[in-house]
Amino acid sequence: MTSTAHGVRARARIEVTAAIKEEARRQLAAEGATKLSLRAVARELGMASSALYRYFPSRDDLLTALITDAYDSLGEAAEAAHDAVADAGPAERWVAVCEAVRDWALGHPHEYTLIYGSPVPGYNAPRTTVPAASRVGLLLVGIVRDAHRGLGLAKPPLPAELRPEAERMAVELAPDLPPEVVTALVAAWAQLYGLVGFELFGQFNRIVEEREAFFRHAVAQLAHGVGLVYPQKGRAAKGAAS
Amino acid sequence: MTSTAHGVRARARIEVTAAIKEEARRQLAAEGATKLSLRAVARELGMASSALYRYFPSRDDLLTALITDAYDSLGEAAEAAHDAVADAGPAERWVAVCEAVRDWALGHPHEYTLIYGSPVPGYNAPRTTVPAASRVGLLLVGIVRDAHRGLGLAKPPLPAELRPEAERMAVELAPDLPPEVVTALVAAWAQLYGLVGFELFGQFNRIVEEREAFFRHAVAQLAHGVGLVYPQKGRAAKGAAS
DNA sequence: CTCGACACAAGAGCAGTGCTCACTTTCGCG
DNA sequence: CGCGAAAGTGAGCACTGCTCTTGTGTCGAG
Repeated sequence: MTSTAHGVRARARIEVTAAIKEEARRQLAAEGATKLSLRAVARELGMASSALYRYFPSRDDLLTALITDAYDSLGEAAEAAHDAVADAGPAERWVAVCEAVRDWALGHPHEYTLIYGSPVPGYNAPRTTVPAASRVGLLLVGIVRDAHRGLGLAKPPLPAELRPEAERMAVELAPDLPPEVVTALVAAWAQLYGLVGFELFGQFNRIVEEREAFFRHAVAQLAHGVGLVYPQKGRAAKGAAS
Repeated sequence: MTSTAHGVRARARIEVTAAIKEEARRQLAAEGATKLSLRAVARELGMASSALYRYFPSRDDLLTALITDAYDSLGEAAEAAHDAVADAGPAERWVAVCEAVRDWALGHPHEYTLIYGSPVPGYNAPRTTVPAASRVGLLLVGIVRDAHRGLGLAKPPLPAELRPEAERMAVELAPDLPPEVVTALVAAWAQLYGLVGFELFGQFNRIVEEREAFFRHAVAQLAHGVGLVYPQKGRAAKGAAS
């Protein structure tokens, strides 16, 4: 269909599309999602605003593209951080991934806001974004799985009323892990983004000062809650990421 | 100065101000913050859009007023839920407050988004909102304090590197509580909003089905992490708050 | 090599926004 | 009772997303 076989026309198209996304990302990073203006992008690119609609049917479609890219960028950063400590213990890897998420969020506040802040009202993320969005989650599941196969996991408590749901989630997310662990993992996943969001959105402002150390401790506790046993050696001080 | 003593003029002013906020809140609830339009509010109130600026110098100021109100509404809901179980154990009260936060968020999604979602970009919440914003936090601190004075608390772990910061936070937030507990409390506070936000913003969509039970369990674990010992009786099923 | 088709681009225009400003009306208070 | 300030008005500016009509540049088949 519109493969490279069609030649020059198609090449130009994907190049312009990329240029639009690039400029849009620039504006997003500079001013935030609400200030992102098609007309401004077109202006900066030296083209008529109407021409932009040949590439993105609407502003929301452009935003969707940026969202997918942001998820991928975050996922990549997390995976890179994980690979850098791939042979460390599960708890270390867990903390490394969490810190990567935090670092990425602090480095790309508006992109983070776009994907984990309030969804732009009146806008519903299409299913397209799901795979890109799952990368960090999969990473965490992988770490826990390794621990499960290796040193083993502590089983978090699970009330009886929640067991059916826990088993359902386990089947869907990680059939090889105990339902208790999967449940705790999902909760920890959400809680991680609570920690990051509160710091990013200023809720910690006159409250938490030593942000990095606080975060590191909190996510270590999260790991503990999932069943990963956190080694109590005083290792946290050295080798800061960022 | 502009007290009620000044009579009719001032009375009319606060009435119109209230009407504007009311209509604005209506639009906020219906369409979200970005769709809230001064002109639409004025239109609905049958006045010229420019007249609105006699009451709110800018759109942001109107939003700020709504934000403060939202914080107060949330705080009130949480306090009411707490008072309803005031003589229960600390863990029950903790869970009740958390559920109240969740219920309020699900019932007022756009208002919740306004205060705990991404702050409207380019907009910085003025210090005015701080007291209203603290109400839920104070409630949680109070519960933990009661437990501390009563049955006692388990001391959460605290790495040595974080102790100075923990002591600083304790001095500022709750000097009568152990620093370990205060630290865990701040983390739990952020994590609570991670749980609520993920559910509200659809991140749990094809993942968690039994939202209420899952949430209840998660926040109970949070309480545990703070040092509140969660009674293992099977009490969770009956007497739902909502 | 020519010519038609079609992707691409441009510009005007519509309806909407926040906000300002000069102006008129109204009404409470000295 | 009359003055002055507060309240309200409407036009207007610069901006937005988006549509529609009107060109153009270019590719590929005849």
